[in-house]
Amino acid sequence: MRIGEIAALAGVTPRAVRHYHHLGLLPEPDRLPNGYRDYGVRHAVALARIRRLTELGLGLPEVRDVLADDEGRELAEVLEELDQDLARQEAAIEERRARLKLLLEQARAGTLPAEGPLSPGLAELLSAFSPSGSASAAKDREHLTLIDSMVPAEDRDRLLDALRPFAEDPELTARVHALYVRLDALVDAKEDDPRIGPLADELVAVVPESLSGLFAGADEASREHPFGQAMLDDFAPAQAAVVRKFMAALAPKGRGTQ
Amino acid sequence: MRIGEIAALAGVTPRAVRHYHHLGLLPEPDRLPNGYRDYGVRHAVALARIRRLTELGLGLPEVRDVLADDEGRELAEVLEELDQDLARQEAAIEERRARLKLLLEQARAGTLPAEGPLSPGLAELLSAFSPSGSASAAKDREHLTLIDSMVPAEDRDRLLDALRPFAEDPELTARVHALYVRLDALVDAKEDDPRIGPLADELVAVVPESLSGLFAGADEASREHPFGQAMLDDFAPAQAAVVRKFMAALAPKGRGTQ
DNA sequence: CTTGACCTTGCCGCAGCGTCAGGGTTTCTA
DNA sequence: TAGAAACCCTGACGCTGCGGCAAGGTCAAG
Repeated sequence: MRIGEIAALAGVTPRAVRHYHHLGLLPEPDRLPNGYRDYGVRHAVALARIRRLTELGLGLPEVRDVLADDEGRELAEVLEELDQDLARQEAAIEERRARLKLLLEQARAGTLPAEGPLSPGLAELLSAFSPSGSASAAKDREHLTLIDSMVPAEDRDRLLDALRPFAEDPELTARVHALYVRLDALVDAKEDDPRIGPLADELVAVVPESLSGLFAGADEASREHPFGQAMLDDFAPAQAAVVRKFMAALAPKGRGTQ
Repeated sequence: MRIGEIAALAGVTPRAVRHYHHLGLLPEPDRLPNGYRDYGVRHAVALARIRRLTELGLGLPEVRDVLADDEGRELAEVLEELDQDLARQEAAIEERRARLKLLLEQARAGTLPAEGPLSPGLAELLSAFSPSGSASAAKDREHLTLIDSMVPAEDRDRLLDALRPFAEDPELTARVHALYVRLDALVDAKEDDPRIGPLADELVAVVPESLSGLFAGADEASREHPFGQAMLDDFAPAQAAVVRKFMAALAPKGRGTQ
């Protein structure tokens, strides 16, 4: 038989057969006078065996082990291992599909946030909050999406619980919005602008105890953390001053600004 | 932030971040005077978004599409497609695992054939037949394993049904074994050996109608087919002569040997 | 004699980075 | 204050399981 014939017989491509030769999985047959490979039954048997193994999902190196390591024990071992591996993959796919399902529901409901796939809790919260028109509010949205995908799930849930009133209580929402507008106004202000102090105070006042607790824990880490710096750099100087005061007030032992 | 910091923040490696730059998924930030990349919040936001998408299983080119193609519609579309794809993968894994389960049971029962994973039916049949000590019988085993993994499932089942009596009926088994021994004896015989004719006749006699029917269909194809030649080449000349006579007798319109 | 269907070797491409190699910078520690 | 550890930079190869192409040689049929 020539390579195309044996390949068709085994249901693979000639290219695959040559590949198996290259890897040493399948012995090279003798050549015909014209240089063509000339396969016999034993090659067909070997090739069929390789194909059966690869169809199970074994990698070619593992196939080689099974073929080499003289039969019996090794195979069962490899199969067991493979099954574990497939089980893991299946679980991973299941998980992704579960999350996809949620997202597809959001998409059909039209509540899929433009920021991409977020946790369902945050997606809901943001969709309630949404287009406030304030640049500062937009930044906070971004910060929330970051936190959403970065902190461990339980911290995130506590944060979301703490924020929910801001979306559900119209009066509170209005107050926060007004504060955002005042923060926006500081975009071109200097760092000694007299509006900074009062605004920070009012921000602190509007934040509930629960949030204060949350920040307290994360804070000393986050102020040192480079991300804290980057976040401040993201604001105009006067705005950053407000945020610094705000965070300092929420931290339990308010050490200085830097 | 430097690259290691933003990478840790997003839960990826610096290498992955550079890779995203390379692919144009993530804009290159400004550089510090020392040449280090200097990331801000917007990069962190973008990176987190990329990571959320890749975690769902999207490929990087698709991530790029979603990021580029201005939001909303495209994402849902890609997610739908991805879900289909994952469903397919899951089904494939399920199937493999089902087959693995059978094999692992065989392995635990000690009936796992040395030839590797075969169809359960053939595995059972071979385990009943097994070590006959005849070289010709061993070849037939090989041919069976080949057929097992090559023909469509229904043909295979018919063949197995037809062969089952040979394993289950001890008297029949003994007769076949005797014939194999006589075939073995021809290994060094010439092509005009007088034992050839009678042996072929007795082989034909022992084969039940059902098998004859099977061969009839597959035969004219298989004699022309290169595999038929290879199979004959696998036998010694006198043995091949027996097989040729045998097959010719089973074929409906027994056209000559070649 | 040509066409078309085979065969030969050899090398690039794919996804998503990991992992050197071969540098420079910054920072902590002794 | 020096040395080591821990970062950063660019560039290039490696992995899986082949597919696809290049640049030929071979063989049967029209």
